[in-house]
Amino acid sequence: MTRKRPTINDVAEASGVSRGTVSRVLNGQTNVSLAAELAVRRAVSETGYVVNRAARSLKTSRTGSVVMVLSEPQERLFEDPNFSVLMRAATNRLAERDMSLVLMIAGDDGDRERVAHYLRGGHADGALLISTHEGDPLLEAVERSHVPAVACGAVLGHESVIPYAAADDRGGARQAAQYLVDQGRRRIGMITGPLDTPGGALRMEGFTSVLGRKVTKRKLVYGDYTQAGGERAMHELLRNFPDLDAVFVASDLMAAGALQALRTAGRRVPGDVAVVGFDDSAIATATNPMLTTIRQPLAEVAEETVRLLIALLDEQQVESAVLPTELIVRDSA
Amino acid sequence: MTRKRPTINDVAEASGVSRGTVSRVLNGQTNVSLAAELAVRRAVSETGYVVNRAARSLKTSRTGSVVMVLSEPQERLFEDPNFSVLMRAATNRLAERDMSLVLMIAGDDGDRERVAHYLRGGHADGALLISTHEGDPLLEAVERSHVPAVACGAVLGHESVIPYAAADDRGGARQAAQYLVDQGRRRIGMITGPLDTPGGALRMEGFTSVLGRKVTKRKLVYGDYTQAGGERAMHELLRNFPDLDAVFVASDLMAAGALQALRTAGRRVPGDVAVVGFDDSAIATATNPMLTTIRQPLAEVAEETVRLLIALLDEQQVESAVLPTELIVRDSA
DNA sequence: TTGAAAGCGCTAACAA
DNA sequence: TTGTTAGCGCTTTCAA
Repeated sequence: MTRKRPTINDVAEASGVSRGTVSRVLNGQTNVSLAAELAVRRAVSETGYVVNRAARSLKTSRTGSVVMVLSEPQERLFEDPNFSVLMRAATNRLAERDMSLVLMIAGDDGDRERVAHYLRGGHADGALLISTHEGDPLLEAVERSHVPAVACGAVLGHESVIPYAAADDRGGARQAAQYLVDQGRRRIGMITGPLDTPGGALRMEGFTSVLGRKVTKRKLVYGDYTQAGGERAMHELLRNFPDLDAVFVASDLMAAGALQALRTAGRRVPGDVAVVGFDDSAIATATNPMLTTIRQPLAEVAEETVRLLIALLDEQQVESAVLPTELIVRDSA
Repeated sequence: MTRKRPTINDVAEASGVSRGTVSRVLNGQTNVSLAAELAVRRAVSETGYVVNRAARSLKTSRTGSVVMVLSEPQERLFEDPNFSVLMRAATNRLAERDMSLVLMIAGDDGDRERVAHYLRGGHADGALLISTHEGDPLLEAVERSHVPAVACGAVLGHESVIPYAAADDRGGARQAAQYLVDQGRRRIGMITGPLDTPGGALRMEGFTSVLGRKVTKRKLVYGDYTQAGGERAMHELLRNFPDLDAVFVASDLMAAGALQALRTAGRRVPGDVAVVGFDDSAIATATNPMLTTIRQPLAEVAEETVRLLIALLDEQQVESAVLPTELIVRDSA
């Protein structure tokens, strides 16, 4: 009882015009008489016709899809809800163009080989890179494939070759640092992210640019975007500087760990030590005290990233975009 | 300098056999001489040939892709990291079959129409439904499309028509309730999820099945899987039963809210009130005290879901799977 | 403005 | 075991 799917021929027959004309209507060409257009549209809805993408793709050598490549499973995006915001924005934007989003994970070498193969095979019209690191072998594969690519978040060292949209990591970190200073805090430390990520490098830059020479190296402790890492880093910071009165942590998840370390160490927050996080993720309101943090406009970043990619596909000029962050004051600082 | 992608013809030429033979090798058919196979493989890697999926798809009328449909943005999966676990498992499994995962969101009517259109157009070989609700109009579209579908998490009311893999919500809730009873708690309430979700309905069932008639209706308060909702629900529960000594909350995020309400109300946790959550998400360790909770084997559920779908595509018999949960004891109970 | 027709790259049926 | 060939459904050029 599974009737065959109607093809463009069925529509042509039902509307009394040729396949060519049907195709023109379907693709929004203008050189079609109103009568023909109407007839075709009616036939389309009568027959329930839906274009066969494979056939179209074979002919046009465009696939109508974009691949989203997720690098680095340990990266922050995988640990919090930001990620789904991002995907939602991407699918929405693409859907407007009747394009679809294919998802690939590039966690290990095998994964990356698959992605490279996929791109080389021309299975996608464009690539959306998520949390791709400096030196990631994936980048080479992307470039060799000649598939237009944009990144969500800067790709360190490739900023000029891969357009990107990102939150203003540096500016956000500056906001955080300045806020702590304005609150009268004087002995401020920082728990950074991995320095080969933009969130790691740029947030550290922003922080040090505000505090200047007061930031000794030992006031910067490296975290890995995990909660346990944040906890360890906080303990280290307290060992280095027992009289610390504030800390800026490069992610909310790490900040949750830091909060635990501070509690263990008997410090009150924000009384003894003020804590500012980064992200404004769901975790920020689950901690006690709730985190004062820097909100990234993640949905906007994602939308902008997709906009860039679409512009690139349309062969327009594109320019990377950096979107402003916002200080969200809660209870921890 | 963008040389045209090599086709099967180029490979045939380079290896000195016919297109047909190349195709047979590529598709793993057995009736090919070893010599021919070797020649073809060499030619493939020499030319850098990658199959054109559109052409293959046009011929075979299979697309080599599966669509993952995400319903209900407010659903728990969107609020925590579970979701990425799920996607990772799905892409991995599919990659083994050289299939790809397309993502669609079905949040509003427009979205659903797009999904329906996509399915009707035969753009995917199968569908993976995530957090689809009872009565979701999407279900009808899926059925009408005749595209094989499986669900991650039971689809209430459609359990017999849409195969699924899920965590044992009922059993997990039982574990939680039994644990609280074993700890000597006697006045136990529950904050449920929305009752049209399996996590809402089944966790409530499991809970009440342990506590029996001691559960009056007013000891069950409905939450909406948000933190704010959990907080509100906890306040209500405390109003109804000021001497409550334990609460089971259907998600960690809501439990975080409940913890806040308890703090506001001056109750100590677990001293005055024990709290058990559900999920074992990242939030569970960010709260203070850290949550005792029920862990869902999310990765396994996802893998199993994909396994079901693949079996379905291979026209095998499939049976829904329910995977065991685990009690994770931390500090809140 | 429209129709006719070629051909995108592949698989599979058939013939050898 | 292999080669030949038809044709999947579409877009687009060319001619009318």
